[in-house]
Amino acid sequence: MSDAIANLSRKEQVIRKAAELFKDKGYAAASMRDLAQLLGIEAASLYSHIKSKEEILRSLCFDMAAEFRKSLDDVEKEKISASEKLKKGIIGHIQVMAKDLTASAVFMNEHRHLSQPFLREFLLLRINYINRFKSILEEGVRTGEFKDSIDKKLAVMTLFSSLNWMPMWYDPGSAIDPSQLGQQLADMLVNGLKKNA
Amino acid sequence: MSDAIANLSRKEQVIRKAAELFKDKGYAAASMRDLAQLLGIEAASLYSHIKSKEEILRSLCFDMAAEFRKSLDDVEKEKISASEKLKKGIIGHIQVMAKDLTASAVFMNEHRHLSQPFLREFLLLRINYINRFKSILEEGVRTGEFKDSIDKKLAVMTLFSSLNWMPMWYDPGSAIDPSQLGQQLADMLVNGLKKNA
DNA sequence: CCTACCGATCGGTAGG
DNA sequence: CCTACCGATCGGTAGG
Repeated sequence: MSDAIANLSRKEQVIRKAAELFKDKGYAAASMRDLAQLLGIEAASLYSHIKSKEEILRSLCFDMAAEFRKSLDDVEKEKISASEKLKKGIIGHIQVMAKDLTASAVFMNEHRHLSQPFLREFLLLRINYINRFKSILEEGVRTGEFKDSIDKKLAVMTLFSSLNWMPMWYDPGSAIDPSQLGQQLADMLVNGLKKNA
Repeated sequence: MSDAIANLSRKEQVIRKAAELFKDKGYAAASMRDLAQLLGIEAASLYSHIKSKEEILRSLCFDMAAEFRKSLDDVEKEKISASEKLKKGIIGHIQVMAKDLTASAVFMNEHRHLSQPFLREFLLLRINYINRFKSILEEGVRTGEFKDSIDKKLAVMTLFSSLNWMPMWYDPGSAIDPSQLGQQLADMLVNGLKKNA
């Protein structure tokens, strides 16, 4: 069983290195020979740890999806206003991404290279997650917290765009930490840039 | 010279079809044989119109970059407030994208496959463009139009994320036209989602 | 984890 | 715009 544990952790190493490679070069342009070289082994040896290149992509994409889902589950359970839910949802999303910026970037940019039926399943998970945020927005409009003039689809896609690009530019070594980043981003989207009168 | 004109227009056809293909499959996963098939010719025949696969990517990326730049040039010339400049800059950006959503998607997602020195040049153009928006934000903070509590880097990256993801979800056949979309997006970022007291 | 290797596919060229 | 083809590289397997 110590073998099984060692195998698991080696598999983890392979997946993590693959995430970096996929992020940097894109899934299609990243070769298994590139990956093997990063790990200091031969390409053929990779296949004692993983079944295929796509299996790696699948585990990266679906593991992240599960994390996002879990985070939003917790927020929805709380008895708070829609704008508080939205803020906490945003902060939770940012924190999940911050835990693994590399996997987050792969999740966002490379999922389209999943084959069927995995791609379909992934897209269903994503649309479901987006719709849960949309429901929060709609709740906020109903309760009078948010403007009713806003286009809900536009608002939710803008929110998602902002969230999903974060792994592309956020520097984990920077002064602002993920929780502050989430707070500020939520504040910016809810309250806007303009100084209130 | 009618030959030259015919060649130019055929070259345009190749580039436009390539843009669709690069958008759908990603640059690395799109093969010249795929492209040839879409055009109803043999792969080898492509090379009488273009020099290389990357030449297509280069023209797509740099042509879009030039359009964005031009649009912002016009806005900066106007004698208007920072918040008006920001709004017009956003609307202009959206309109440039809307003129060619396919090329916009390639510009945004596939530029990283440019080889050096083109990649470097492209990234310099992009950072320059972003910094021009950042200057508008800073001007707005100076004049008291925008909050000074906002993190400028975060604000400008959020702005860009929102803008750049638009080609991924915007349906040109939808009820909302690009100019309205630009207006609403600008309003949402400047004024926020919250109903003002 | 390695050596040896496979069939498929890649971008691109030669020559017409 | 075509036929014919090139060398390189791809993901992956067999067998140890």
